[in-house]
Amino acid sequence: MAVTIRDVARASGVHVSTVSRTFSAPHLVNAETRTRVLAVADDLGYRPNRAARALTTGRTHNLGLIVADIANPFFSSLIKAAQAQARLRDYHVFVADTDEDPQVEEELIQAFAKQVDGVLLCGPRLANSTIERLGEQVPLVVVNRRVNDLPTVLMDVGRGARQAIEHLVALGHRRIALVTGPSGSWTSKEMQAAATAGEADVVFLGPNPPTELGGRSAVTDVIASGATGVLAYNDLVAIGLMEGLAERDTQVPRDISVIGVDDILPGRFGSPRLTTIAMPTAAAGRMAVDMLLNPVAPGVTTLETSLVVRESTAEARR
Amino acid sequence: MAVTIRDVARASGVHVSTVSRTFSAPHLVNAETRTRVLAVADDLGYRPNRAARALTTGRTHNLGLIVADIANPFFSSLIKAAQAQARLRDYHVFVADTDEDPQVEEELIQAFAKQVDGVLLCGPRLANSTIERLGEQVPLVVVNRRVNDLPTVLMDVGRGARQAIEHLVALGHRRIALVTGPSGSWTSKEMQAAATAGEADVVFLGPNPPTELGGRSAVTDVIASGATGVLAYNDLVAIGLMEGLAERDTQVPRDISVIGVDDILPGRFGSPRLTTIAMPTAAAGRMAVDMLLNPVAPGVTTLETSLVVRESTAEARR
DNA sequence: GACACCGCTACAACCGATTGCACTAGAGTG
DNA sequence: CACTCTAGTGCAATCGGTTGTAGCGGTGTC
Repeated sequence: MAVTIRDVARASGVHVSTVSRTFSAPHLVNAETRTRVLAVADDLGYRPNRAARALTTGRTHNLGLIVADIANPFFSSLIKAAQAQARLRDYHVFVADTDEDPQVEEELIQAFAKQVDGVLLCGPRLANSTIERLGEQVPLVVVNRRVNDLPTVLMDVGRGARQAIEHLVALGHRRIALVTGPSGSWTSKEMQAAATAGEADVVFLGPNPPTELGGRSAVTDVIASGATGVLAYNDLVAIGLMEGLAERDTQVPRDISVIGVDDILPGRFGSPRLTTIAMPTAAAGRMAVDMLLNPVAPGVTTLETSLVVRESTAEARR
Repeated sequence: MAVTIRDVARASGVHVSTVSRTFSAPHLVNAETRTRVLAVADDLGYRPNRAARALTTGRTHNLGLIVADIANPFFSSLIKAAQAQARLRDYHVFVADTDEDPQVEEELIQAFAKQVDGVLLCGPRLANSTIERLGEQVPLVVVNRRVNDLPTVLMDVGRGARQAIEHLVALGHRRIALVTGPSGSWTSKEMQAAATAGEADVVFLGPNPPTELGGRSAVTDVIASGATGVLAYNDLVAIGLMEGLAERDTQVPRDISVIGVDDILPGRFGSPRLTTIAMPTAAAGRMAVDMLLNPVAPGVTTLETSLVVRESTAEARR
């Protein structure tokens, strides 16, 4: 039914190998023959079967990208940048969503393995050892996670967290709560490490799902903790937290200051506008694609984050 | 480097066809042989190459899903539902983002064509004729667009728009603005048709990009139009609009009532909470996958929408 | 005892492409 | 004129699987 290379060969009176070369190595075929073959191919509506090509060449010209939650704007920004970058190199990106389930994550990597030339793992929830094992089946680049012997792109959230806490301390907050993320998250661990390293009195509340619901469910603990400043795992959690606080008649930033991570709603309304740690997601997406396509020695690239002060933080009340 | 079916055959002392059947038709091979082969396969870490398998069977067990903007929560909800449904049927979904570019959209369908068993087109921006042509290369299911001879899932946004306008009229609004979407959008046309059909005095403002920025840029026209009630192409546009209005000291809903479409921020904060037309995105995603996997006669399935009244609409001031 | 039948396995062709190699004819060289 | 060279093309093996068919030994039937 579909038109194959043989149909084109027959219709243009040449051997299949000549047709093949017309597409993959044009300089090897006579100009006249080439134009004829191209005309026939166009006429028949022929398109090389990429899967079949991949079988012999070993290259699919596809990339896989796996994220925990496609609905999180943090990821969608990264995805868009990665797709754009891949397009420049004539690659296509297939995205898949694990729904925060490590089991699904592993399955997806396996499924991708032979159909793509490499996989971008964004904030994977799998154990390091599992990731390393999978790395032998398909080239992997990891974003926001430290995995031995794999090329890695990190966003320096530790530095951001330090800045955020210093910002709170400078505003006079004496007791600070860190609303942590999922237990498998490198970002969350990094934030905790940064918080521990500082001088401030920081209490950890978690783990929590990295969603608005996660934020809402942490409200009681936050209030009970007596903290006047809160650093949330990400903006979604921060938003859920603020909603929950509002329902308890606790005003932000008057009663409690809140800081998020990711900067997913830069221009967005909502009051108060959220103070947050901006993550270089687009740069990370581009960088990760580049590392996948120009294989380099496994190494770590760290991108800077920055604290964006808006309206959800204010001086502590005495 | 990778372990193939031949390695397994050699190591377990049987022919490759037996190994093949062990995986694809287990009942045809002796129980004893089967367990031995499986043991060896497991030992060697063998996984069938899905691309190679697809070459003979013609089935890849993959689905493609193409959206205009992966960052739009409207789509991400649909994507998640589709992925979940596909997983139940042992299928994987590859997602791609066209960035609202019809050219890219066509390219992606071509790229998917031989690597998936079918493609879900969500709110495509391509011309109908182009879509029909592509439909001959790969099974297609279209969401939120009428295309001849293709299975289709529609969300009845026309009915929703009528309800929205009736709601505004009932609140005493005499002049209503419809902030339209991209010119290629079926949804936008449907809304315009619904608005025209009613009795109300509706002015069309557009086309606009289906984003917050699109909403912001429509603010001047909305104010100039003298409308006191606005129906926006989607929630993002509505949000942009409300931000822009706030900056012009126009209060919602006191001065102007605003209604969005999609219900992308059901639990979200932001004041006032947005009145909107809820779209059954998850149901649409599941339905579309089912139609792709159990090929049916091309037909149209229409899902109901519903108006969710919140705080962004109020009685018109006299 | 010839035959059909059974469960199981091996053989080989095939899916749609790529690619190293051999071959051809014509041009260039001495 | 015999030679090497080269550009262009065909041949056939190959990638990693699937699948129709044939062959195997053994049992049951008439």
